[in-house]
Amino acid sequence: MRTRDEHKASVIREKAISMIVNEGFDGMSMQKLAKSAGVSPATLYIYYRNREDMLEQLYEFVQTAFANAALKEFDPTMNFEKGLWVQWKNRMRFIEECPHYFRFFEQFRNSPQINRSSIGMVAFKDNMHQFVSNAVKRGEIRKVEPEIFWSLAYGSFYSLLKFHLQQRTMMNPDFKVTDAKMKQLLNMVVKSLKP
Amino acid sequence: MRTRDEHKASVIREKAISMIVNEGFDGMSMQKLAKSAGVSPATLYIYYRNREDMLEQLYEFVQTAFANAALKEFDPTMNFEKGLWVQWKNRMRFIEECPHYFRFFEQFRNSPQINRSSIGMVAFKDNMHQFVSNAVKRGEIRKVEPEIFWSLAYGSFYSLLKFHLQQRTMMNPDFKVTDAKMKQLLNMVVKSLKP
DNA sequence: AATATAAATGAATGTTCGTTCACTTTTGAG
DNA sequence: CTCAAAAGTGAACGAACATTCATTTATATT
Repeated sequence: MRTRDEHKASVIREKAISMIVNEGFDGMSMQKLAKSAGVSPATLYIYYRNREDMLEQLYEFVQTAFANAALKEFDPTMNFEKGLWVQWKNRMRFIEECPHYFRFFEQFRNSPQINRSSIGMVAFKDNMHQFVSNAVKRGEIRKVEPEIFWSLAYGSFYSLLKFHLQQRTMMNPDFKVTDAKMKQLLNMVVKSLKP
Repeated sequence: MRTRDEHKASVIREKAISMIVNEGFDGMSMQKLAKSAGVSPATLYIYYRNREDMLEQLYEFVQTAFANAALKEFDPTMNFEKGLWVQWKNRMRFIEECPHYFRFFEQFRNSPQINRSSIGMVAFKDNMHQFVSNAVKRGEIRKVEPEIFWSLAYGSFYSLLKFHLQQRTMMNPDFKVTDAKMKQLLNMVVKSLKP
């Protein structure tokens, strides 16, 4: 029997993501996608059950890629400041390298599409839970409710990420959030979480 | 001559927003909208030049409503902690009362549609600039770059807002972010900004 | 009451949508 | 080399799409 062309699969995936990032969910149609990927519309239905299944799989793919990137060289036993820095750096590098993935991710997360998709991330959340409770035990940060912690440690950082991306696409293509600026924010976040 | 039915106009607006919030941009079609608002498709083109113009006007409407709500009883000469609290409280109340507006706002902001729309908010930004520089002058907070300030003072709060909304729609319809929780976050943000 | 004018309409336009199907091509396993 | 089976196709389906237009309806002004 014939084997699936993995190169073709990734071309379809990338074209779909670009199309959604540039034209929105309503701008990505199966026929346009087929044309832009250089395949027959019917071929798309070999890779995906239907349009909705395709969107779900794309999200799952990007989410996994992002989570894996974020946890590179991360270890939940690291001290708090170091561990958060590693993750932030990883995330920033990821959107530096794949801005369209990040935009797709954000677009999807804020759309009703997200309600029709299952959300994984279990392993990731386990990892983070350990990381935080270790830091609390060691007295590096004080114990706060999860939503407060996430808002400070990730909400503020994501805000900086988005500012980064917006600057880069809207006005200043060379714009870059420097390590110094990230460190400054990190210090302030750590200060706010001090026991 | 005949006068425009303002009630009809608002029905159309609300139905359009609900439809987008529940089914996404690709789920809102002019014909479905007309049917759900109880008007002819052609009527929509009296109120809006075309679909894109409609989306832009909806966004402008919601953005203005949100900004006005946020600034109620706010004054840029307030001390920092008080001023930030007033705004946060206002914003939280707004999404309590109009969660669909907030969801529409977020969905729009994260979509490519935003690039085709003009972004106003000039008066608002002026107001905020004064507020922050007053607080710095008075020594209530230290001077930091704008993106750092926004990330901390708004990024973290928005994160809490979104958590709020997500909880409420996904699992626990009675979920409410209490004043105590907001105050806790506020204190931590203020602490991080202390000179 | 008459009239001018904008609001409002329903049916129709041509286009594009997601998806299917009968068919051809390719290729790994025997 | 053979051939079963999956990959891949192009044309076609009805449905839904955004938008238009010739009319009808309502009303503020006179």
